[in-house]
Amino acid sequence: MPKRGKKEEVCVAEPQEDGNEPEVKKGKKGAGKAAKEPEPVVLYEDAPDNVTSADGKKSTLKISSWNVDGIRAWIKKQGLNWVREEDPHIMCLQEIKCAEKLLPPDIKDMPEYPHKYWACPDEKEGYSGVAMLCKDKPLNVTYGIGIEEHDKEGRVITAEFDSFFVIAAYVPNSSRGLVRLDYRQRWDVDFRSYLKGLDSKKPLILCGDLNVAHQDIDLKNPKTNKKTPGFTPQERQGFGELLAEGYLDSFRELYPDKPSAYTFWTYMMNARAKNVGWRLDYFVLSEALRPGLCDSKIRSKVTGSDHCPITLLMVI
Amino acid sequence: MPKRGKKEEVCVAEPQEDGNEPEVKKGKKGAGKAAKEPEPVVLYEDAPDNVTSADGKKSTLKISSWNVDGIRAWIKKQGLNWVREEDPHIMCLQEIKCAEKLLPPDIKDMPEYPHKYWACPDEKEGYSGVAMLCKDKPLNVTYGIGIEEHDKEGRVITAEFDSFFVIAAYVPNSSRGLVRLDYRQRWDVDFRSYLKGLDSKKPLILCGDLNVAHQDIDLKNPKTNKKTPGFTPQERQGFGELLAEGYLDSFRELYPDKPSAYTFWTYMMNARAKNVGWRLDYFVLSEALRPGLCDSKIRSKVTGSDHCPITLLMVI
DNA sequence: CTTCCAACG
DNA sequence: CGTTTGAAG
Repeated sequence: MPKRGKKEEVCVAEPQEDGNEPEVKKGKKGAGKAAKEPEPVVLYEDAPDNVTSADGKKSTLKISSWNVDGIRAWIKKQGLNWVREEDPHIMCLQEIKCAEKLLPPDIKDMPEYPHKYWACPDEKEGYSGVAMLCKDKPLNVTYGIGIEEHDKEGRVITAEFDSFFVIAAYVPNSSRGLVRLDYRQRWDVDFRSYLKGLDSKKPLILCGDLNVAHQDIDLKNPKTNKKTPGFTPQERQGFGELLAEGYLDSFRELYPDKPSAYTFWTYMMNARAKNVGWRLDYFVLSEALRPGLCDSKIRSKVTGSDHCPITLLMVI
Repeated sequence: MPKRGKKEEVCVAEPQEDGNEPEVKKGKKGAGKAAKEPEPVVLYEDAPDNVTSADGKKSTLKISSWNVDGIRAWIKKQGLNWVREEDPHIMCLQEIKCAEKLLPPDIKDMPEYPHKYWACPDEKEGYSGVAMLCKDKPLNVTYGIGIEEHDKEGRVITAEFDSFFVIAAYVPNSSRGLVRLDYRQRWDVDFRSYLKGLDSKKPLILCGDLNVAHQDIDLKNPKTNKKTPGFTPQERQGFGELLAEGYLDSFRELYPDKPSAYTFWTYMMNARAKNVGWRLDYFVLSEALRPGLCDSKIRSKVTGSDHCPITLLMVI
């Protein structure tokens, strides 16, 4: 029996100061909670971008990724200004929550990115959805992973370039009470198999919200979140199995012991101010691309969503 | 056959510049509409309150009524400040759209009105709901009209005082496509019968959003709204039958020919700025109270809702 | 157009 | 907490 709980609700996370989502709204904030507020806040402070690879070549490719949590609200919060400043060659967006026909002209017209691709759910309006903005035209662009069950929720765009693939992905959340963990595990298997197919042709760069914190170091409160969507053993193992097939987590590759490096903070409980966060957004590279890796950055101070953007610098 | 329409949809109003609600959102605003915008805007300009009755007695009772269209949003828009300035003895609120337990403390605590009464729907959260705030304690307060079918939507509060009743009412809207006109007609019959019962004991003051514009003069565009909820022949006749039972429309009693006097303007199409409105809010009095009537005011410049408040001054 | 809801995260 | 619908007005 667990030592902390009295009510034994399997697979439902407790609504504590874990940085996870509570399953129900509580009436009074902070009522009945131990008053141990004044922990020192450790923010992830960022060093300058490294723009050369290990063998001294200058970066030639910049990719950014951001879970925008509603592209229309995000545009109102000046998200596009950040994109223009960051100026990546390829910009991947997740959770746009917007049918293509309802996209604001601000982004439809954006001349800096003449090649734009949108994947939205067939049904559920205002749910999920990913986008890829490219300065250069890909050789080919595909949507989904070729499996009926997974391809109706607007989660994957694959762009093929001369020497590599870029996959923008928004991996399904296991949901409150882990009601969708089962589905998520099917997804993980099928998505790995999809990536293996691509990787057999050319090396790939997978970027996006993979909805998993891999190790204890990848979230603030590993101990209390083992049953929370995004940190279950099943999801963590799924990510481990992906890496084992010949990929690397570019951020952790470069910063193996860096703590407090997160890309997501729940809007609740003032989590971001306290850096009670999770690292859910990744650039995962085929091992063949390791020599070209310059830097993998978390732009943790950039606001506009409950996720922050991340940026990859490569020689390619 | 009608001369204006091509598509013949019975009981669905056209989404024109009528001040009514269109049944669907249009994509482009103003697209495909005749460009005759620059009509002179006639705003209802208000004279000072008359504080004496016809026989020269000074007003002793002030009642206000306001459809607040969501009491929480209305409080944020400083609706309570207006209440404090107007300072009526009795304040009636309609469409509070809030369960009693979710009411902001601002209004729960309000010391100017020690006696507060709330009627909210049994089911549908955030729908309908009325309130009455009183400086003086009523002899008795009841909720609903004693008929099962009507009393689950939080539409009526009746307060009994020494020499009169005050009824705060929010009459059911007939809804888009008039799908609830049938129900509305049952309501009208039952509500009249309820009022007759009260009136047989003491004279009454009925106040609130009665969801009907009685005559052509009571809305900007009578000709195009004959099938719009609030101006159907059925609803107009229902109001006529009420008055015929021995009551008077206090505003029209005092200002029989005053045009452009409205209490509601749809948020759409900039209707309020153009005074494209409807008079839907009333003080209806038992004829016995006619000698005490001092004034019946429309506070048309007061914002905070798509309705404005109205105020009655009486000698009683 | 604006309020409130539920669903989702 | 915050974004999206959808219903309602």
